[in-house]
Amino acid sequence: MAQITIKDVAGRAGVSPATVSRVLNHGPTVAEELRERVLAAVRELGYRPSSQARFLRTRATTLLGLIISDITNPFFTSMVRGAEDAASKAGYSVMLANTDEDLEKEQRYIEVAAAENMAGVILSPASATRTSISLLAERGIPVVTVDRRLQTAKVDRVGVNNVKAAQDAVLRLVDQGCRRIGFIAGPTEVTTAVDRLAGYRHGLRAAGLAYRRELVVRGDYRIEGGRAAAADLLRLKPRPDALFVSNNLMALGAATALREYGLRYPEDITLAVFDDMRWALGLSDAMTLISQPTYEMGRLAVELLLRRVSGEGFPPRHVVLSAVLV
Amino acid sequence: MAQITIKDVAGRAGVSPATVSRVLNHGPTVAEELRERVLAAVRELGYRPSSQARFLRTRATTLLGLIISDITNPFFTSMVRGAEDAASKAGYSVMLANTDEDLEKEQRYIEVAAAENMAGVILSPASATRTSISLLAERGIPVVTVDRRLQTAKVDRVGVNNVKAAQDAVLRLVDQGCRRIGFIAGPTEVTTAVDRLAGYRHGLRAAGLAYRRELVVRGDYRIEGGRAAAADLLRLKPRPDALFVSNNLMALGAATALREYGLRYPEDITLAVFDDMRWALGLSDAMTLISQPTYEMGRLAVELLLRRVSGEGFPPRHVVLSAVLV
DNA sequence: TTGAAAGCGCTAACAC
DNA sequence: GTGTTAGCGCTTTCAA
Repeated sequence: MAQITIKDVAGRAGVSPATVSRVLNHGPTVAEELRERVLAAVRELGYRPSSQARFLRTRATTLLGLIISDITNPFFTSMVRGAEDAASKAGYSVMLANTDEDLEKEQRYIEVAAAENMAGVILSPASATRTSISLLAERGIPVVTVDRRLQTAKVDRVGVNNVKAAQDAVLRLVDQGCRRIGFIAGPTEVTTAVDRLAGYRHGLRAAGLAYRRELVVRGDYRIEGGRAAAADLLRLKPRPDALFVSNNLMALGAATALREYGLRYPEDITLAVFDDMRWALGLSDAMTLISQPTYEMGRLAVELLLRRVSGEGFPPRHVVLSAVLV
Repeated sequence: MAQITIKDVAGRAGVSPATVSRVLNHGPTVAEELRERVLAAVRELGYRPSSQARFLRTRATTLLGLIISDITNPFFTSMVRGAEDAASKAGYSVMLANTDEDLEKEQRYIEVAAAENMAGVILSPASATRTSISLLAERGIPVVTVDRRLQTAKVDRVGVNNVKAAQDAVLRLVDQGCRRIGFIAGPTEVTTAVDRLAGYRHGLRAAGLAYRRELVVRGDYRIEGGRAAAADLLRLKPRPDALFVSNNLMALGAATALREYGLRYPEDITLAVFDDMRWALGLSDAMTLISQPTYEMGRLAVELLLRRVSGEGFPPRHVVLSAVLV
């Protein structure tokens, strides 16, 4: 119950606290015999160093913060795995926080990361412009954004080329004969949403199709929003012959809306969707999926972050992976 | 970049560090004028107390650990929200960790929680018998398990009555005319899986039906496992007339298997499923859903935990909520 | 190679 | 009401 300290271990092993510390941290400048006595004492007492006390001296933690906007989203889940694997390989642990796309929550967790002096933070920002990462910068805590960009701060970022991926998907739909392609967009605050909409427009232009305002409805990257947006599109007088949904959760909602309107895909309408959600949407080779390398993104974000953590200085780097059409 | 300390603030405000501390912590024994000078200095310098240094003195953190087995699972997501809301109301923050049903990861995160001296931990254990929570107990860090029980340790728990819920679902299926009810069970290590299987058997007995070994297939609470298990059941000579899937992710897999076998529900086969996954499975009033009060569970788990954190002593408590059939 | 001692940033006792 | 001081557990000079 009472904290077992390095002193207790030292006492038991008959050495000084300094020697215990040496055994536990940097290697072999301790006589083999003492070394073993110390390790035995550690084991017997069940001693675990206090990371707080250690931090106070060394200013080093082995905790990374991963602050993401929606842990429900399988997209992020897979990213978390990539991040965890890379982190634990390097001796770091990852603490997750869920902001629910809520700026206030995001700030709260950034404050926690700052107060805990985390070694670094990976952030998928809820807004491209309003952000609290200066709290981290002040403390010299490096930040890497993942998936989304930040417009107001120069930080490293790992993501995919959303414009190109969206454009390619549109062209594929056009190839399949679609001419009225409805687009379910995401929140204006989020860079991926902006980029994907831009890609949609580029795709139309490249295919010689006109951009029609009424074919674009804005959702919120959540299930319910996708359902509402899809319903809006399906009510249009000449119904769209394709639906391009710009994120996976909204696609689930859109699928529900389709069922409600008695429409099947791909028979009645063609679908294109960001992220690979085959398991939930029910396969269909006839569906265009934009698959993002989520695990890779998590892994690379941690690797980049750890280079900053170890003090490397280089200009803000943008790692852009490519999403592939499936 | 360099850490701003309480000394800097004190210097700027022309007071002692102790006074700064008093202003920032317990109330009003500081003259109004000094108080304002201090707060101004804090603002101007952007001072944030180091939680490590503070802990070293007070032995108190405001961080709760929430170690769950699969953040993919919407079941846990909603629980997380309940936990976060309750925690932040009490001035605590929640750090999430994802174990992927992996005991080694679970232990690693328990070690992190111990090293960070978290105020308390909520755990959804990957195994009922093999657990590392003694690491927390040694440090006096209270633990509440959620959803699942721990067999080897006496700790508080918040969950639902899985036996009863499963039994009720079986009876409902029988009411609907089903006689050959296939059951997709969960991992033997997890108490909810054991309980739900027991409920299935009780239900059969209560309905006067025989328990048939071949109608029970074990899955792993993951999507792929559910798909494989469902496929096994659907291959049986007289096909089951109902499928009872004991968790939500396996239900997604089972739905895929049904599609692969060209079966529709509820026309061709009746479904009963733990957890409310309407959004993914496509509604159907004809489907029996066992809805668990997940948000409540998270909330209550935190409230129970915080009572322990504040030192209350009472015998291990089991809060059992009821799951309802939808 | 090992130990003694100082000090990281903070708060709580104790003086004043 | 405010300042001085000691010390939380640890690592890291500095001496021996």
